[in-house]
Amino acid sequence: MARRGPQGGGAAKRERILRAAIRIFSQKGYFNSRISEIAREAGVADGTIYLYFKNKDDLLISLFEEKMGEVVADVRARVEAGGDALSRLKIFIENHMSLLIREAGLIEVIQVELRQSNKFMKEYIPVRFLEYLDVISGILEAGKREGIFRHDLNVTMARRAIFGALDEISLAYVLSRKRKYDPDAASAEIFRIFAEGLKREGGKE
Amino acid sequence: MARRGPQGGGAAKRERILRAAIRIFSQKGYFNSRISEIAREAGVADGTIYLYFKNKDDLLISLFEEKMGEVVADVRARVEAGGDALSRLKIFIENHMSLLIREAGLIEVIQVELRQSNKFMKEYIPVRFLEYLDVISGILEAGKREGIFRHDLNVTMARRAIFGALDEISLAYVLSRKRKYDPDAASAEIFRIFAEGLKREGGKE
Amino acid sequence: MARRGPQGGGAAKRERILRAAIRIFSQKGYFNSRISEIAREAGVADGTIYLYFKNKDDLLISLFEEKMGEVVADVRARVEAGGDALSRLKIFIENHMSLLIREAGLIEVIQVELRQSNKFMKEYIPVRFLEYLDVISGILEAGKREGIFRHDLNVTMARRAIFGALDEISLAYVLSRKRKYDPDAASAEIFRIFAEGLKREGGKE
Amino acid sequence: MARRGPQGGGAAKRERILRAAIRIFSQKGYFNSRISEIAREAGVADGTIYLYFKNKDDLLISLFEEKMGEVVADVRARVEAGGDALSRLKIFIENHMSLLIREAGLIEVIQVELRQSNKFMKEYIPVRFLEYLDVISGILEAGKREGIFRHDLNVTMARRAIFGALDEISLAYVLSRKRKYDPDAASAEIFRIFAEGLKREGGKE
DNA sequence: TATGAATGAGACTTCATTCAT
DNA sequence: GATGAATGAAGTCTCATTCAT
Repeated sequence: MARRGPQGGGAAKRERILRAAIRIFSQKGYFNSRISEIAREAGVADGTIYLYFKNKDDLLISLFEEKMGEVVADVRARVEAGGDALSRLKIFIENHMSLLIREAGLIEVIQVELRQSNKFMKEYIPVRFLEYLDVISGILEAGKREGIFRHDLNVTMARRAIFGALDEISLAYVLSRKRKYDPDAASAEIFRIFAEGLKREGGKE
Repeated sequence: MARRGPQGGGAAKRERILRAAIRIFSQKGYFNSRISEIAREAGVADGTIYLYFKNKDDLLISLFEEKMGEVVADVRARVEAGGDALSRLKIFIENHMSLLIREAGLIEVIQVELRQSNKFMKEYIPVRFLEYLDVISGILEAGKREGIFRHDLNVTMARRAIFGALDEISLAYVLSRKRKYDPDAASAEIFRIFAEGLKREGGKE
Repeated sequence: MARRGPQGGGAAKRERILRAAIRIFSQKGYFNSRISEIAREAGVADGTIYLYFKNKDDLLISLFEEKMGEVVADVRARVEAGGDALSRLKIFIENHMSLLIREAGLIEVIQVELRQSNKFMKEYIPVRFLEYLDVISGILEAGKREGIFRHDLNVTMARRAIFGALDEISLAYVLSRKRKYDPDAASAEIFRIFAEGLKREGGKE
Repeated sequence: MARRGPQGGGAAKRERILRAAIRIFSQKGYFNSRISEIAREAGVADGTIYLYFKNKDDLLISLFEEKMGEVVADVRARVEAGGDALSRLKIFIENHMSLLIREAGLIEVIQVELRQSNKFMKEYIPVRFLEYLDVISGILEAGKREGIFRHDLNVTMARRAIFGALDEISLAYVLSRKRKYDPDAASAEIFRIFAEGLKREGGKE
């Protein structure tokens, strides 16, 4: 990943800026966030941000790409450690919900801002996000081969449905200031719905 | 619904402005849309918008409330015409996907901007949107009573899952410029997944 | 000349802004002038300038084109009222020097900023300025036809030489805060040099 | 000439910076040139420039003074090698035009930026430039004493006229990207105009 | 001496909103 | 009611200059 800006000690500063951006963007949204706020949060001068990022858009996109890249690498490793497709699906779902706690700010930014970006940054293709969806596809395809999931399952639709369900519940969780939902209960319910919903009638199980 | 602004002939102008706002917001997003563009699109002067709406935020919220109100009233009527919970769920899902064609702009605005608003307009509670979700809850509760859906189904989670799945697929549809997805196929797949996923084991069916 | 911005009463405001820009640019130079200063000088808000001009560059270029256009039209009329080429040359020279008094600010801006623009605003061609030079060419060509000036006179060079001489003396005049040069004496000397320098040996006279 | 900054090995570095500044200033103009560009062009760090020059202004002024000083010394030597005033004038004119080829960048900077500086660097008096003009004055005074030029010639005006003519033609040459003018033809024409224009009627020659 | 990352003041420009007509 | 010219607060970004290394 080509990184702009000063090297060496600068990497830590760049990371501080990204973390600050996540914090501020997640609190106020991209358009309501000020570069000066991010700079203050990161403990640098306004101009310093422009040593590491081309402009405000680039800050958001770098954040997507780099942080989402880490999330994708992480979930891939976890999923691969799983057994059959069902257990992998469980791992994926549980991991997604646990991200809400581990990386709350990042998830909030992605949830809210990625939609904007999808539509309004013409040239931007959210590669990492598509990779995340691909992890679901992989599980579903495997499940079909394993005879666990229906053979006529439309993987494209199903992976969107699964992601959408997770995403919406995450959003509700994030918006409920008091965090009244229990992420574990949510995982369990979602897993159960999709396990049943995708399963081959009278399948192996 | 308390309507600000002039009555009578004004109502048509107000409607023109709302329609223009949907068009512009759906194309460029709320923050990238200019009041002057909406005015031009509506064929009124910039200042005229302020006779009907308090400010730019109010325009967006009015749009949510009023148009979403119509959508909710419409889907309620359709669902009530259905039979058991399963057929009602089918109607709801098909109606949602067909909205993509009937009210593309409105759906795009709601999908993209409602998330922003949820988080960043502190005092705004998206009443109509919650009513829309309640239509799903109603179906699910009825399904439980009818013995079609599991008794231990977590309705709160399930309704979010269903809405999330529909919403994500809608988004993918809307983003794919060529509209390559077939909304009917999407409805069918989503219905099938949830019908199975919610069903009572060895249930009535 | 296509004029941006509000019409009607706006024309006067546009003119006020142009006059203010001449005043400020001539005092401090284009790059050292602030839009806010010009706005204050013109008695308008900063943003108002952008109703009439696309940006700061456009303000400078509009100033060149429109004011220089007036100057060119004026000198053409005066020159045409003259008799033979020599008397026309005299009129041109005297008019140029008298502009220093009538339109001091404008001349200063043109003298100092036109050079910058020539070199650094890639796409800008100073049409009016070239027309001004063409007035000299016209006189020189006529003088050759009339047998007053040498037949082998290089008009392109000569018109540059005449303009350059006038321009340099104008600059010296403008820079000498006390205006110690006498514009009339300057006109006379310049005229004499060029009248002799261009004349046909043993010519009509 | 008091030279700030390190001596010895530093002198070469200082010279590199000045040459780089000429290149960049002549291409983009003073205000559009960045210290960082000059540093890159000179192969030094941004901060290094401040070891040799007080600030950006000082870099421009040093450039004027030092390089123009060399030009003045050079033209003085050449002119002194000439014979009577007319031949000296010819030498001066030819030398000026040939500078366009030998020192293109420097001449461009002086032509474009000196005007700015004249007006906007309050405290700066362009000593070397005045010395350059004095070379012309010297020739003209001598010519008057020698009986070649008119006794009533206004030397102050004439030297400005000569310089202005040369300067304007130089500018046209520099701006015509294709260098379509022939500097030798230009010298010849300018010399002829002024030789005739300054000459004593029925003078010696 | 030399470096170049960091600073932060300040410029241009945008645009929601107002209000005289 | 309707208009749209005018306002001016505020944001992004630039870049000359500094200073710790």
